[in-house]
Amino acid sequence: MKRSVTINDIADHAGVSRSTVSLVLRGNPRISDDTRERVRHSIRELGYTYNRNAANLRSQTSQAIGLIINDLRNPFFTELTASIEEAADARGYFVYLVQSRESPERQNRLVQSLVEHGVAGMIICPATGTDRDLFDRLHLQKTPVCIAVRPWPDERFDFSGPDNFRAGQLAVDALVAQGHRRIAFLGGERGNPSRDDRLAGYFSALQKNGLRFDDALTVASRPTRTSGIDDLEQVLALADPPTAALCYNDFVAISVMHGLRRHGLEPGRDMALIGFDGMPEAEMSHPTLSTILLDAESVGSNAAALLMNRIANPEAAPSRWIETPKLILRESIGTAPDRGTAAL
Amino acid sequence: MKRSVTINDIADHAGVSRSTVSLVLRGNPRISDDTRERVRHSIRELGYTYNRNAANLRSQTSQAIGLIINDLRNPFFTELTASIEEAADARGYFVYLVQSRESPERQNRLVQSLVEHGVAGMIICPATGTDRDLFDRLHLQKTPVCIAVRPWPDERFDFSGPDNFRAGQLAVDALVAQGHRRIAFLGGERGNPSRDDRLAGYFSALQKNGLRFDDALTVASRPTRTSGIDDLEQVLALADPPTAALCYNDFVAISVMHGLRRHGLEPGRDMALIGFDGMPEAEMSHPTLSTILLDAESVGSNAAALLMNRIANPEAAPSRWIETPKLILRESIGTAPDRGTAAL
DNA sequence: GTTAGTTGGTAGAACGATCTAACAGCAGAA
DNA sequence: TTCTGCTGTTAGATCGTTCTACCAACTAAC
Repeated sequence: MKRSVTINDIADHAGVSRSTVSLVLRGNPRISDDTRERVRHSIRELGYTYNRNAANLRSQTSQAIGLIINDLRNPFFTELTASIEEAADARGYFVYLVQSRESPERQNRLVQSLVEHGVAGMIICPATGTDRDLFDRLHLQKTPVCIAVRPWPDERFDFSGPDNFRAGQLAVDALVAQGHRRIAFLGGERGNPSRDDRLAGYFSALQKNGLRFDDALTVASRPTRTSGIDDLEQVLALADPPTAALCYNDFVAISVMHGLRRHGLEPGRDMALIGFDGMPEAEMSHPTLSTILLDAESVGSNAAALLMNRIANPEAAPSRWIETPKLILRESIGTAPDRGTAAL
Repeated sequence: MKRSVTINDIADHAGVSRSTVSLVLRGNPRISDDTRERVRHSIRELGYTYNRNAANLRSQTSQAIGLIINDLRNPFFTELTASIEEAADARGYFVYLVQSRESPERQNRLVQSLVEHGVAGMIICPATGTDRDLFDRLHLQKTPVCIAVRPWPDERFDFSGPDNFRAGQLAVDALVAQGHRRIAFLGGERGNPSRDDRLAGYFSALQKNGLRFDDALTVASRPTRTSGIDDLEQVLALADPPTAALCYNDFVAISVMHGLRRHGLEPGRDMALIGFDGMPEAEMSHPTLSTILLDAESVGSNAAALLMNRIANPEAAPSRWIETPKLILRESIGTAPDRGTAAL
């Protein structure tokens, strides 16, 4: 931070006014080639570095946006973050990356701090349990905000996220098409709106296919790298265990695969599995994992685009980008289950 | 950015001077409880938000650090970034996250821009092909810098990273202990200093174990999610293919597993595999992947700690944190190869 | 009754840029 | 000759804070 040479020093050295130097720095065409060169020369001579914060203070602008995610280690958020960084960079913005770690209190603190730092806007993936007040405040102070990934019932903001309801339906339909009739939904944290929507899609598709909903077949848990194993135990212990499962995300699914092997069961053959997210590792598992692709890259770049529009045009009506999920069939979908076939 | 109510408005409203408000905001004890309360009340009343940039301009401070990595999608960098964010947050700092995408030119631009934004310091994972000039400039302008992950021959800066040489040795020793005598080194980009060090460790351990080095057994390639397959093809085509392989990282290793299956070979049984990084997915692959754990979390938190020390104490002698790699044996290490056993 | 020290607060410059309004100097038109 | 308009440049205020130096009022000591 030791800053010594300023625009004033350049002005003195080049024998022009402070204003002129400023105009040169910003490439204003009104400055003659002659002066421009003299100023440029002084800049190199003195080793000047531009102080963007001072400029931003005066001009009330900012090249920074905030990104609040829950957990960078979740590959969906990794992909999201990477694509937002790329989109922001392409438009000359920097990204402040912060993790709320599913704590609404931390999230409040972070949002406040980002506002104090004068970000041009922010992209927020609301933590489970976020209070509405936060968004009331943001709306009040007219901070440009794009809500991402997690559906949030607030029509005042832009939104970019996957269609989780449709995703849930797609997954069930795929398993029903394989002849499955007892289908579990494993993993995900209760109260997580993404899970709720996938679950709602699951219910809806069960109904549409004339299947009975069995409460014992949906198991929730805190998402960790191994939680799927515990979730699986619960449904395997049932008198009439499921022949297939939707897993809250690909992590859970891969963890469930390991759980199955512990019981001497082969994923895909003894239980059909399908995950959500479409993370790259799904293609590398054994058996390869069927999944519902929720294109994080597209969600991210669209969130960035929405935010940029909002910054440029604060009064425009809020808009929504809903990413259509895509079914990716791989080995874990298996073939028709024995019982399923017998029952037909 | 629409900022209206400032410290002046608070001062007027509370009937005190601007200076007093500033002192209250910073919790200075010289202000009487009475005035403090009056000021606090006005702050709430008017809905004031602190402008940290203005404060930073005056006080020549900053709560932001820059983090330059190559590619966030690489799980090692994901983990590194997450842990740096956490360490920075714990100390009241924000992180500007940027990706150089292995382009030295982009990296130069980004560093320059971060300096202009007045970051307190930065953590840099040098892109392959970085020019020394960049660091000369940084050193000249006394920007606090910690180099991370990629070894970089510059004693003027702090460094935090794994011991890649030792890691290479460890991997070879583990395979030799299983009786392997033809060991390949697959993947990684030529010119990447991390790879070079692992390779040097590989050479050194081969020699130590009395094994002949065969140039045909080291294959380099641009790291993608599937490059391991191509690398594998090259060594399988040899008259005398290897019975085991070090893979540049866990990605490459998992990709090699898939390549083996395409040839009807079983990873672990027909070819022993060991990766580098210790990414969580390694535990979830089938067979589970042996790997050399290079603790990204530790590398990250130590990089953050070194940078913070540097910021607090710019004149201290540079220091280095070298993370000791750890061998993690899993199924992919297999058992002694047939030929290996026969040869004994 | 002067002096010295403490307590609580303030005025005005400063940080390093941009913005507004104006100003020479000159060309061309009336 | 005077006026108008353009070109290139500038002085001074300003953005929202902090910093330095100083001050008034009061207490305690000599």
